[in-house]
Amino acid sequence: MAKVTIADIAREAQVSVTTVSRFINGNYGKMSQTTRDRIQQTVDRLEYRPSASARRMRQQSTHVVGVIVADISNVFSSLLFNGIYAELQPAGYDVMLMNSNNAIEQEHGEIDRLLSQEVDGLIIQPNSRRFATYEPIISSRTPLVMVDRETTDQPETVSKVVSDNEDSCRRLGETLADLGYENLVVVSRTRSEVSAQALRIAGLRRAAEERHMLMLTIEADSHDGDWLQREIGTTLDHLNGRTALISLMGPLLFDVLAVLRTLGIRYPQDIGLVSFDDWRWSQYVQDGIYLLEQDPQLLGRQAARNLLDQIRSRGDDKTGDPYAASQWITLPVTTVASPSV
Amino acid sequence: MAKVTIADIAREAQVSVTTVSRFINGNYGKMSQTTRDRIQQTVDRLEYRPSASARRMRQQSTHVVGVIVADISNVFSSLLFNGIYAELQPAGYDVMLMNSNNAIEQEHGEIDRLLSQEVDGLIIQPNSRRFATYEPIISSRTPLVMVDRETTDQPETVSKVVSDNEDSCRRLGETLADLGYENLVVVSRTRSEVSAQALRIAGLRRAAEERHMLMLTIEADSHDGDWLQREIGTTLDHLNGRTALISLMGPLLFDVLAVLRTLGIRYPQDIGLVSFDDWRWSQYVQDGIYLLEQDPQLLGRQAARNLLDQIRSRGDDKTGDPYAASQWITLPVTTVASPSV
DNA sequence: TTGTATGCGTTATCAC
DNA sequence: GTGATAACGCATACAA
Repeated sequence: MAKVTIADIAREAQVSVTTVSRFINGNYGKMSQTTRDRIQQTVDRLEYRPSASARRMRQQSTHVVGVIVADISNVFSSLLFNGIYAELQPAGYDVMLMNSNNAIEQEHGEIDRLLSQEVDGLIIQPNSRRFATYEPIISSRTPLVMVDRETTDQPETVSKVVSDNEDSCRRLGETLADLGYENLVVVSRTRSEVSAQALRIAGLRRAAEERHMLMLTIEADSHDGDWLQREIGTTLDHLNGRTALISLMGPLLFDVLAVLRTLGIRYPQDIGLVSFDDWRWSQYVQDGIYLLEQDPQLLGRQAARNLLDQIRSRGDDKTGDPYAASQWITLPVTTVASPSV
Repeated sequence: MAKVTIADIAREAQVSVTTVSRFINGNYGKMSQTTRDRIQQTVDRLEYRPSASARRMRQQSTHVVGVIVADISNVFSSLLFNGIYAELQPAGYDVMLMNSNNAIEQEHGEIDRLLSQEVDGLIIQPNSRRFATYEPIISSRTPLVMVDRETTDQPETVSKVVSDNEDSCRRLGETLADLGYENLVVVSRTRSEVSAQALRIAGLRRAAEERHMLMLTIEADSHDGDWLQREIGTTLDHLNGRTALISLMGPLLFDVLAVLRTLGIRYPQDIGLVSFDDWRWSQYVQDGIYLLEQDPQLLGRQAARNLLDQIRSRGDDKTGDPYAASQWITLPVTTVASPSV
């Protein structure tokens, strides 16, 4: 049994394809109730379903949006997607989700595939530091929102939705100084050449300079737990005065806790402990961990809303400037104070 | 500047569209190196990208797979997707991801949309108890894999990939009996009419009967924390003998821990505590929580592999039986023993 | 209120 | 080796 087409419906319902097409698209304006009912019955009987591919050929819009996240197994990415989906689905857009796995090559291929799909818009958590990497998107005139991470030299005509990484970390540094901390040991893990963590380090560094704290960074990257343990152990051994240990991303906190447990280091007695983004669980670790929390769902929602604005503002004929509605949006980072500092 | 088509390339490169099409599809068999180079240059210069929609019209395959998960903000779903994507992407398939939000109505609409997209296959974490709900998929002859949850009366010709919920819970019950527990208090939370949790309860109930333990269930569903606290408090107050509290899903453990903290109930001193699926974090809660762990990524991988088998086995002409390669697969559940019991 | 005819960008079947 | 042309399923300008 071959695919049921609009022509089959027309024949069975004794009307023209035009009328069926109007019916499918809800243009009941000029259509007798009789015809309408008859078509409805035929559609149900034959289980007709319009071919999305065929409509796309005739229309300028696919009603599909592409999303590329850096690591879908990271809760951050999945909550980000959740927010995006919550906005796009009710608006009638389907989503193709891709996982760049923090790899710039992979991301490049995925952008290509999504552009080939002629998506109506693109939301990307980028892996490349240089905006030039994303130029093909611009020259295809596809609406675009960059989310979570910041590329250098991104034109103002391209949207960006990020957390207030630098400033929140500067304030964190000041708070720690106020509490009497003299050293900051910052643990980061980036698998991509661009990351929000760089801005967090910058913010902390500013605070450290202003308040005369010593600041050291440990880049865990792809090193294993033993490496991290040696690194943290040695660092703490050589520091005088009160030290705060800061984990710059959620999943890294797992590893840091493992190290502290093995080394028998207590918090807040021996050191102060701070982390980014724990996704709710760390409150049950001892008396809770001092946190800086982003709102990934809100990031996603804002990104999606802006994308929809772009898609709509260019007009149905697609002649308008696709980037007219672009915006740069910065969302706050929330502090959850706990006795771990 | 309008969209660049195959015709533009043909004109600029002084060849026919046929030749360009051959080039695009890598049929260099009969093509002079000169032509090949010239086309390549033109493609690069005009930034030509083939239209996926147009190809689909001519081919029987879209190379797009649809995935519907129950709740993408739950780590289970995102790891499931991760596994699925890890198999499909290298195989050249794009993925449309939808979130049914545990709502059967929503799911129904999403299936419809995906079938309209003429996806090559569908992976669903189902919300409906009755398989009949998914009949439209079968009559459209779309390859299908049901994952994580089991519907009643699902025909053997339709694939299913699930965890060994019932048996792992029976064994858990026996272990608890061996350890001297006399009562089981089981806390569940289902937002959908079908859930893996029902099978877990069944497994525990069998063990309770065999080993003469008392078993009570608390269905938290959409109740709030206060309700749960009253319910757990009252239940524990009325029980004599050693009691094990079992949380049947990962996120629920958050709420259970909150209750125990408020009520000042200690584990394993006052009660034994067991949970499903914590996603690594609960080891840092006191000395760790006794766990039953699924492997959502593996579930996803297996589901995707089977889907690919189905897609491939039906042959390119799509005349074969789409469900010839269907399978029922059950994956083991791992026990992580910790001193919380 | 309904119908006819054309084209969207691509691939496949022929021909040359 | 290469090219002309007919589909694929749908939406719409134009007719009636």
